[in-house]
Amino acid sequence: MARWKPGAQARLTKAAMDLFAERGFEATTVAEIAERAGLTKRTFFRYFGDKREVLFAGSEVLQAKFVEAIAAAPPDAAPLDAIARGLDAMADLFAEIGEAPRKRQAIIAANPDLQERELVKLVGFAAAGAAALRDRGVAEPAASLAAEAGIAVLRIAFEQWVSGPRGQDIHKLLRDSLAELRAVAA
Amino acid sequence: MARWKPGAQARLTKAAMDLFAERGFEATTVAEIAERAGLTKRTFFRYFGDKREVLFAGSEVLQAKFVEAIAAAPPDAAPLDAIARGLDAMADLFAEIGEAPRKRQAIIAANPDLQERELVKLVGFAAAGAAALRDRGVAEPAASLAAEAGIAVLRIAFEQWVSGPRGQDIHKLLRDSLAELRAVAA
DNA sequence: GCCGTGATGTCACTGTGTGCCATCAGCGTA
DNA sequence: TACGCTGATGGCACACAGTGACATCACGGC
Repeated sequence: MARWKPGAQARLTKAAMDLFAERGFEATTVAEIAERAGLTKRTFFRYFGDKREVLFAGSEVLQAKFVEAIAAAPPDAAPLDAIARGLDAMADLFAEIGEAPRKRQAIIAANPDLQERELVKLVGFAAAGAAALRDRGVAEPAASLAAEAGIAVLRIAFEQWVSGPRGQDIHKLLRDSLAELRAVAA
Repeated sequence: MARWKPGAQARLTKAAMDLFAERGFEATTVAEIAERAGLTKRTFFRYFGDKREVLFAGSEVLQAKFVEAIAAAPPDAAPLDAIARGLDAMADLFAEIGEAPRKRQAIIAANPDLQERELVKLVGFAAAGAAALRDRGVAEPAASLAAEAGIAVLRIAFEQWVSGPRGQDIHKLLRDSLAELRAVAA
Protein backbone atom coordinates (compact mmCIF):
# COMPACT_ATOMS: atom_id res chain seq x y z
CA MET A 1 0.00 0.00 0.00
CA ALA A 2 1.29 3.38 -0.94
CA ARG A 3 2.31 5.50 1.96
CA TRP A 4 0.49 8.56 0.60
CA LYS A 5 -2.51 8.95 -1.62
CA PRO A 6 -1.39 10.21 -5.03
CA GLY A 7 -2.50 13.48 -6.55
CA ALA A 8 -1.56 15.71 -3.66
CA GLN A 9 -1.39 18.82 -5.79
CA ALA A 10 -4.78 18.19 -7.39
CA ARG A 11 -6.35 17.62 -3.97
CA LEU A 12 -4.88 20.85 -2.70
CA THR A 13 -6.18 22.75 -5.70
CA LYS A 14 -9.68 21.36 -5.34
CA ALA A 15 -9.78 21.98 -1.61
CA ALA A 16 -8.63 25.55 -2.14
CA MET A 17 -11.18 26.28 -4.86
CA ASP A 18 -14.01 24.87 -2.76
CA LEU A 19 -13.04 26.77 0.34
CA PHE A 20 -12.45 30.02 -1.53
CA ALA A 21 -15.89 29.69 -3.11
CA GLU A 22 -17.51 28.91 0.24
CA ARG A 23 -15.89 31.47 2.50
CA GLY A 24 -13.82 33.72 0.30
CA PHE A 25 -10.08 33.92 -0.15
CA GLU A 26 -9.09 35.88 2.91
CA ALA A 27 -11.31 33.96 5.28
CA THR A 28 -9.70 30.65 4.43
CA THR A 29 -6.44 29.61 5.91
CA VAL A 30 -3.67 27.67 4.26
CA ALA A 31 -3.85 25.26 7.17
CA GLU A 32 -7.54 24.65 6.44
CA ILE A 33 -6.88 23.99 2.78
CA ALA A 34 -4.17 21.52 3.65
CA GLU A 35 -6.32 19.81 6.24
CA ARG A 36 -9.20 19.33 3.81
CA ALA A 37 -6.73 17.82 1.37
CA GLY A 38 -5.40 15.51 4.08
CA LEU A 39 -2.05 17.24 4.10
CA THR A 40 -0.07 19.83 5.98
CA LYS A 41 0.52 23.54 5.68
CA ARG A 42 4.16 22.77 5.04
CA THR A 43 3.29 20.56 2.10
CA PHE A 44 0.99 23.20 0.60
CA PHE A 45 3.95 25.56 0.41
CA ARG A 46 6.02 22.88 -1.29
CA TYR A 47 3.58 22.84 -4.20
CA PHE A 48 2.65 26.51 -4.28
CA GLY A 49 4.97 29.41 -3.65
CA ASP A 50 2.24 31.28 -1.88
CA LYS A 51 -1.44 31.13 -1.05
CA ARG A 52 -2.49 32.91 -4.24
CA GLU A 53 -0.56 30.74 -6.62
CA VAL A 54 -3.01 27.88 -6.24
CA LEU A 55 -5.36 29.95 -8.41
CA PHE A 56 -2.78 30.79 -11.05
CA ALA A 57 -0.95 27.55 -11.62
CA GLY A 58 -1.55 26.52 -15.20
CA SER A 59 -1.26 29.97 -16.68
CA GLU A 60 2.05 28.92 -18.22
CA VAL A 61 0.09 26.69 -20.58
CA LEU A 62 -1.98 29.65 -21.67
CA GLN A 63 1.11 31.75 -22.21
CA ALA A 64 2.73 28.98 -24.23
CA LYS A 65 -0.30 28.82 -26.55
CA PHE A 66 -0.15 32.57 -26.94
CA VAL A 67 3.50 32.58 -27.88
CA GLU A 68 3.21 29.60 -30.22
CA ALA A 69 0.37 31.17 -32.14
CA ILE A 70 2.31 34.40 -32.58
CA ALA A 71 5.28 32.50 -33.89
CA ALA A 72 3.05 30.51 -36.23
CA ALA A 73 1.43 33.57 -37.81
CA PRO A 74 2.27 34.20 -41.49
CA PRO A 75 5.70 35.80 -41.81
CA ASP A 76 4.28 38.87 -43.51
CA ALA A 77 1.55 39.46 -40.92
CA ALA A 78 1.64 42.85 -39.20
CA PRO A 79 2.64 42.84 -35.50
CA LEU A 80 -0.87 43.47 -34.26
CA ASP A 81 -2.23 40.76 -36.53
CA ALA A 82 0.21 38.27 -35.11
CA ILE A 83 -0.88 39.28 -31.62
CA ALA A 84 -4.48 38.77 -32.68
CA ARG A 85 -3.63 35.18 -33.60
CA GLY A 86 -2.19 34.69 -30.16
CA LEU A 87 -5.28 36.07 -28.48
CA ASP A 88 -7.48 33.79 -30.53
CA ALA A 89 -5.44 30.79 -29.48
CA MET A 90 -5.96 31.71 -25.83
CA ALA A 91 -9.66 32.15 -26.43
CA ASP A 92 -9.80 28.62 -27.82
CA LEU A 93 -8.53 27.31 -24.53
CA PHE A 94 -11.07 29.32 -22.55
CA ALA A 95 -13.96 28.06 -24.63
CA GLU A 96 -12.64 24.53 -24.18
CA ILE A 97 -12.42 24.59 -20.42
CA GLY A 98 -15.98 25.84 -20.08
CA GLU A 99 -17.28 27.29 -16.84
CA ALA A 100 -14.20 26.97 -14.66
CA PRO A 101 -12.70 30.32 -15.63
CA ARG A 102 -15.87 32.14 -14.63
CA LYS A 103 -15.81 30.65 -11.14
CA ARG A 104 -12.16 31.45 -10.88
CA GLN A 105 -12.78 34.98 -12.05
CA ALA A 106 -15.52 35.47 -9.48
CA ILE A 107 -13.09 34.54 -6.73
CA ILE A 108 -10.46 36.88 -8.11
CA ALA A 109 -12.91 39.74 -8.54
CA ALA A 110 -13.72 39.55 -4.83
CA ASN A 111 -10.15 40.10 -3.64
CA PRO A 112 -7.64 42.86 -4.36
CA ASP A 113 -4.59 40.69 -3.68
CA LEU A 114 -5.74 38.25 -6.32
CA GLN A 115 -6.40 41.02 -8.79
CA GLU A 116 -2.83 42.13 -8.30
CA ARG A 117 -1.57 38.71 -9.16
CA GLU A 118 -3.82 38.58 -12.19
CA LEU A 119 -2.27 41.79 -13.44
CA VAL A 120 1.20 40.39 -13.00
CA LYS A 121 0.21 37.40 -15.03
CA LEU A 122 -1.15 39.56 -17.84
CA VAL A 123 1.96 41.71 -17.92
CA GLY A 124 3.93 38.50 -18.14
CA PHE A 125 1.88 37.60 -21.17
CA ALA A 126 2.64 40.97 -22.70
CA ALA A 127 6.35 40.52 -22.15
CA ALA A 128 6.25 37.05 -23.68
CA GLY A 129 4.25 38.35 -26.62
CA ALA A 130 6.73 41.15 -27.18
CA ALA A 131 9.59 38.66 -27.17
CA ALA A 132 7.76 36.50 -29.70
CA LEU A 133 7.32 39.53 -31.93
CA ARG A 134 10.99 40.38 -31.68
CA ASP A 135 11.77 36.85 -32.82
CA ARG A 136 9.71 37.68 -35.89
CA GLY A 137 11.90 40.67 -36.57
CA VAL A 138 9.71 43.38 -35.07
CA ALA A 139 11.81 46.15 -33.55
CA GLU A 140 11.37 47.82 -30.18
CA PRO A 141 9.40 49.67 -29.00
CA ALA A 142 6.87 48.54 -31.61
CA ALA A 143 6.96 44.98 -30.31
CA SER A 144 6.25 45.94 -26.70
CA LEU A 145 3.56 48.41 -27.68
CA ALA A 146 1.76 45.93 -29.90
CA ALA A 147 1.90 43.31 -27.16
CA GLU A 148 0.71 45.68 -24.43
CA ALA A 149 -2.08 46.96 -26.62
CA GLY A 150 -3.07 43.38 -27.35
CA ILE A 151 -3.26 42.63 -23.65
CA ALA A 152 -5.44 45.68 -23.15
CA VAL A 153 -7.75 44.26 -25.79
CA LEU A 154 -7.76 40.94 -23.97
CA ARG A 155 -8.59 42.58 -20.67
CA ILE A 156 -11.56 44.45 -22.09
CA ALA A 157 -12.89 41.47 -24.01
CA PHE A 158 -12.46 39.09 -21.11
CA GLU A 159 -14.19 41.46 -18.74
CA GLN A 160 -17.18 41.66 -21.06
CA TRP A 161 -17.18 37.91 -21.36
CA VAL A 162 -17.32 37.17 -17.65
CA SER A 163 -19.69 40.00 -16.75
CA GLY A 164 -22.04 39.51 -19.69
CA PRO A 165 -24.53 36.73 -20.43
CA ARG A 166 -23.38 33.14 -20.83
CA GLY A 167 -22.64 31.54 -24.14
CA GLN A 168 -21.17 34.69 -25.65
CA ASP A 169 -18.59 34.06 -28.32
CA ILE A 170 -15.31 35.21 -26.87
CA HIS A 171 -13.69 35.24 -30.29
CA LYS A 172 -16.20 37.78 -31.46
CA LEU A 173 -15.65 39.92 -28.38
CA LEU A 174 -11.93 39.86 -29.07
CA ARG A 175 -12.37 40.82 -32.71
CA ASP A 176 -14.70 43.68 -31.83
CA SER A 177 -12.41 44.91 -29.11
CA LEU A 178 -9.42 44.88 -31.44
CA ALA A 179 -11.36 46.75 -34.12
CA GLU A 180 -12.29 49.33 -31.52
CA LEU A 181 -8.66 49.78 -30.58
CA ARG A 182 -7.75 50.34 -34.21
CA ALA A 183 -10.51 52.91 -34.56
CA VAL A 184 -9.39 54.73 -31.43
CA ALA A 185 -5.78 54.84 -32.52
CA ALA A 186 -6.54 55.92 -36.07
CA MET B 1 7.83 71.26 24.67
CA ALA B 2 5.84 69.18 22.28
CA ARG B 3 5.28 65.65 23.34
CA TRP B 4 6.19 64.31 19.91
CA LYS B 5 8.37 65.65 17.16
CA PRO B 6 6.21 66.76 14.25
CA GLY B 7 6.41 65.28 10.77
CA ALA B 8 6.02 61.69 11.75
CA GLN B 9 4.89 60.60 8.30
CA ALA B 10 7.74 62.40 6.56
CA ARG B 11 10.26 60.83 8.95
CA LEU B 12 8.82 57.40 8.30
CA THR B 13 9.01 57.93 4.56
CA LYS B 14 12.60 59.09 4.68
CA ALA B 15 13.66 56.28 6.98
CA ALA B 16 12.00 53.75 4.70
CA MET B 17 13.61 55.13 1.54
CA ASP B 18 17.03 55.15 3.12
CA LEU B 19 16.75 51.64 4.47
CA PHE B 20 15.31 50.27 1.24
CA ALA B 21 18.18 51.83 -0.68
CA GLU B 22 20.75 50.47 1.79
CA ARG B 23 19.54 46.93 2.31
CA GLY B 24 16.70 46.38 -0.11
CA PHE B 25 12.98 46.18 0.50
CA GLU B 26 12.68 42.64 1.77
CA ALA B 27 15.64 42.85 4.07
CA THR B 28 14.24 45.79 5.99
CA THR B 29 11.65 45.36 8.65
CA VAL B 30 8.78 47.66 9.45
CA ALA B 31 10.04 47.70 13.02
CA GLU B 32 13.43 48.94 11.80
CA ILE B 33 11.88 51.71 9.74
CA ALA B 34 9.83 52.84 12.69
CA GLU B 35 12.79 52.69 15.03
CA ARG B 36 14.93 54.83 12.75
CA ALA B 37 12.08 57.34 12.62
CA GLY B 38 11.84 57.29 16.41
CA LEU B 39 8.43 55.64 16.31
CA THR B 40 6.75 52.29 16.62
CA LYS B 41 5.68 49.57 14.24
CA ARG B 42 2.09 50.24 15.26
CA THR B 43 2.40 53.89 14.30
CA PHE B 44 3.86 53.00 10.91
CA PHE B 45 0.71 51.06 10.16
CA ARG B 46 -1.43 54.02 11.20
CA TYR B 47 0.10 56.08 8.41
CA PHE B 48 0.55 53.37 5.78
CA GLY B 49 -1.82 50.52 5.09
CA ASP B 50 1.07 48.21 4.43
CA LYS B 51 4.81 48.13 4.06
CA ARG B 52 4.73 48.85 0.32
CA GLU B 53 2.47 51.84 0.51
CA VAL B 54 5.24 54.03 1.86
CA LEU B 55 6.64 54.02 -1.67
CA PHE B 56 3.36 54.80 -3.37
CA ALA B 57 1.81 57.50 -1.26
CA GLY B 58 1.46 60.58 -3.41
CA SER B 59 0.38 58.80 -6.53
CA GLU B 60 -3.11 60.25 -6.05
CA VAL B 61 -1.66 63.65 -6.95
CA LEU B 62 -0.31 62.25 -10.18
CA GLN B 63 -3.63 60.66 -10.98
CA ALA B 64 -5.45 63.90 -10.28
CA LYS B 65 -3.21 65.77 -12.73
CA PHE B 66 -3.84 63.10 -15.31
CA VAL B 67 -7.61 63.31 -14.96
CA GLU B 68 -7.67 67.11 -14.89
CA ALA B 69 -5.68 67.38 -18.08
CA ILE B 70 -7.99 64.95 -19.84
CA ALA B 71 -11.00 66.96 -18.78
CA ALA B 72 -9.31 70.18 -19.89
CA ALA B 73 -8.55 68.94 -23.41
CA PRO B 74 -10.44 70.66 -26.25
CA PRO B 75 -13.97 69.27 -26.50
CA ASP B 76 -13.41 68.09 -30.05
CA ALA B 77 -10.15 66.30 -29.30
CA ALA B 78 -10.10 62.60 -30.14
CA PRO B 79 -10.01 60.19 -27.14
CA LEU B 80 -6.38 59.27 -27.62
CA ASP B 81 -5.43 62.93 -27.99
CA ALA B 82 -7.11 63.73 -24.70
CA ILE B 83 -5.20 60.88 -23.09
CA ALA B 84 -2.01 62.28 -24.58
CA ARG B 85 -2.69 65.56 -22.77
CA GLY B 86 -3.05 63.65 -19.56
CA LEU B 87 0.23 61.84 -20.06
CA ASP B 88 1.99 65.12 -20.76
CA ALA B 89 0.65 66.57 -17.55
CA MET B 90 2.08 63.64 -15.60
CA ALA B 91 5.40 64.04 -17.36
CA ASP B 92 5.50 67.66 -16.23
CA LEU B 93 5.37 66.48 -12.65
CA PHE B 94 8.14 63.94 -13.18
CA ALA B 95 10.42 66.49 -14.73
CA GLU B 96 9.70 68.83 -11.83
CA ILE B 97 10.55 66.39 -9.08
CA GLY B 98 13.91 65.56 -10.61
CA GLU B 99 15.94 62.56 -9.55
CA ALA B 100 13.65 61.12 -6.88
CA PRO B 101 11.57 59.00 -9.26
CA ARG B 102 14.66 57.27 -10.59
CA LYS B 103 15.77 56.21 -7.11
CA ARG B 104 12.28 55.07 -6.35
CA GLN B 105 12.16 53.14 -9.59
CA ALA B 106 15.43 51.41 -8.80
CA ILE B 107 13.98 50.17 -5.53
CA ILE B 108 10.82 48.99 -7.24
CA ALA B 109 12.73 47.28 -10.03
CA ALA B 110 14.56 45.18 -7.46
CA ASN B 111 11.44 43.68 -5.91
CA PRO B 112 8.54 41.74 -7.45
CA ASP B 113 6.06 42.71 -4.73
CA LEU B 114 6.67 46.35 -5.45
CA GLN B 115 6.30 45.83 -9.17
CA GLU B 116 2.92 44.31 -8.48
CA ARG B 117 1.86 47.37 -6.60
CA GLU B 118 3.16 49.58 -9.38
CA LEU B 119 0.97 47.73 -11.84
CA VAL B 120 -2.06 48.19 -9.64
CA LYS B 121 -1.35 51.89 -9.55
CA LEU B 122 -1.09 52.09 -13.34
CA VAL B 123 -4.30 50.17 -13.83
CA GLY B 124 -5.91 52.59 -11.44
CA PHE B 125 -4.70 55.40 -13.68
CA ALA B 126 -6.21 53.66 -16.67
CA ALA B 127 -9.55 53.30 -14.92
CA ALA B 128 -9.53 56.96 -13.91
CA GLY B 129 -8.58 57.99 -17.42
CA ALA B 130 -11.40 55.91 -18.88
CA ALA B 131 -13.86 57.55 -16.51
CA ALA B 132 -12.60 60.98 -17.53
CA LEU B 133 -13.12 60.07 -21.16
CA ARG B 134 -16.63 58.89 -20.48
CA ASP B 135 -17.32 62.25 -18.89
CA ARG B 136 -16.31 63.73 -22.23
CA GLY B 137 -18.91 61.62 -23.96
CA VAL B 138 -16.68 58.80 -25.18
CA ALA B 139 -18.54 55.49 -25.18
CA GLU B 140 -17.34 52.14 -23.93
CA PRO B 141 -15.34 50.17 -24.77
CA ALA B 142 -13.54 52.92 -26.67
CA ALA B 143 -12.89 54.86 -23.46
CA SER B 144 -11.30 51.93 -21.64
CA LEU B 145 -9.27 50.90 -24.66
CA ALA B 146 -7.92 54.39 -25.24
CA ALA B 147 -7.01 54.70 -21.58
CA GLU B 148 -5.35 51.28 -21.42
CA ALA B 149 -3.44 51.94 -24.59
CA GLY B 150 -2.34 55.27 -23.17
CA ILE B 151 -1.03 53.56 -20.06
CA ALA B 152 0.88 51.10 -22.23
CA VAL B 153 2.50 54.08 -23.91
CA LEU B 154 3.36 55.52 -20.52
CA ARG B 155 4.92 52.27 -19.36
CA ILE B 156 7.14 52.00 -22.41
CA ALA B 157 8.18 55.66 -22.33
CA PHE B 158 8.85 55.63 -18.62
CA GLU B 159 10.91 52.50 -18.86
CA GLN B 160 13.08 54.08 -21.52
CA TRP B 161 13.40 57.18 -19.41
CA VAL B 162 14.66 55.43 -16.29
CA SER B 163 16.88 52.93 -18.08
CA GLY B 164 18.35 55.37 -20.58
CA PRO B 165 20.80 58.24 -20.11
CA ARG B 166 19.97 61.15 -17.83
CA GLY B 167 18.47 64.37 -19.02
CA GLN B 168 16.33 62.74 -21.68
CA ASP B 169 13.16 64.64 -22.50
CA ILE B 170 10.35 62.54 -21.21
CA HIS B 171 7.82 64.48 -23.25
CA LYS B 172 9.61 63.49 -26.41
CA LEU B 173 9.74 59.87 -25.36
CA LEU B 174 6.01 59.96 -24.76
CA ARG B 175 5.30 61.53 -28.13
CA ASP B 176 7.47 58.99 -29.93
CA SER B 177 5.91 56.12 -28.07
CA LEU B 178 2.43 57.29 -28.90
CA ALA B 179 3.31 57.72 -32.55
CA GLU B 180 4.67 54.20 -32.54
CA LEU B 181 1.43 52.88 -31.11
CA ARG B 182 -0.52 54.62 -33.84
CA ALA B 183 1.75 53.14 -36.48
CA VAL B 184 1.39 49.66 -35.02
CA ALA B 185 -2.40 49.90 -34.86
CA ALA B 186 -2.76 51.32 -38.35
C1' DG C 1 -7.95 73.72 37.62
C1' DC C 2 -10.64 70.28 35.05
C1' DC C 3 -11.65 67.65 30.85
C1' DG C 4 -11.77 66.08 26.22
C1' DT C 5 -8.95 65.02 22.22
C1' DG C 6 -5.58 63.11 19.36
C1' DA C 7 -1.16 61.12 18.44
C1' DT C 8 1.44 57.66 20.18
C1' DG C 9 2.81 53.40 22.88
C1' DT C 10 2.10 48.54 24.66
C1' DC C 11 0.59 44.02 24.40
C1' DA C 12 -1.35 40.00 22.66
C1' DC C 13 -2.63 37.50 18.88
C1' DT C 14 -3.50 35.43 14.02
C1' DG C 15 -1.70 34.05 9.72
C1' DT C 16 1.99 33.69 6.02
C1' DG C 17 6.03 31.83 4.68
C1' DT C 18 10.66 29.38 5.63
C1' DG C 19 14.57 26.51 7.47
C1' DC C 20 15.86 22.35 9.42
C1' DC C 21 15.55 17.83 10.74
C1' DA C 22 12.78 13.42 11.30
C1' DT C 23 10.14 9.66 9.24
C1' DC C 24 9.44 5.82 6.41
C1' DA C 25 7.58 3.12 2.05
C1' DG C 26 9.52 1.60 -2.05
C1' DC C 27 13.41 0.53 -4.89
C1' DG C 28 17.76 -1.10 -6.39
C1' DT C 29 21.75 -3.79 -5.17
C1' DA C 30 24.93 -7.00 -3.13
C1' DT D 1 17.87 -11.30 3.07
C1' DA D 2 19.86 -7.17 4.43
C1' DC D 3 21.47 -2.80 3.35
C1' DG D 4 21.26 1.86 2.08
C1' DC D 5 19.37 5.54 -0.88
C1' DT D 6 15.58 8.50 -2.40
C1' DG D 7 11.58 11.30 -2.33
C1' DA D 8 7.30 12.85 -0.39
C1' DT D 9 5.63 14.16 3.74
C1' DG D 10 5.28 15.71 8.80
C1' DG D 11 6.72 18.40 12.84
C1' DC D 12 8.64 22.24 14.98
C1' DA D 13 10.42 26.64 15.76
C1' DC D 14 10.78 31.02 14.12
C1' DA D 15 10.64 35.84 11.83
C1' DC D 16 7.72 39.07 10.16
C1' DA D 17 3.26 41.49 8.55
C1' DG D 18 -0.73 43.26 10.09
C1' DT D 19 -4.70 44.15 13.59
C1' DG D 20 -7.59 44.97 17.71
C1' DA D 21 -8.02 46.70 22.34
C1' DC D 22 -6.59 49.46 25.78
C1' DA D 23 -3.26 52.81 28.15
C1' DT D 24 -0.78 57.21 28.26
C1' DC D 25 -0.35 62.02 28.43
C1' DA D 26 0.71 66.93 26.42
C1' DC D 27 -2.12 70.41 24.69
C1' DG D 28 -6.02 73.26 24.14
C1' DG D 29 -10.38 75.01 25.53
C1' DC D 30 -13.54 76.25 29.09
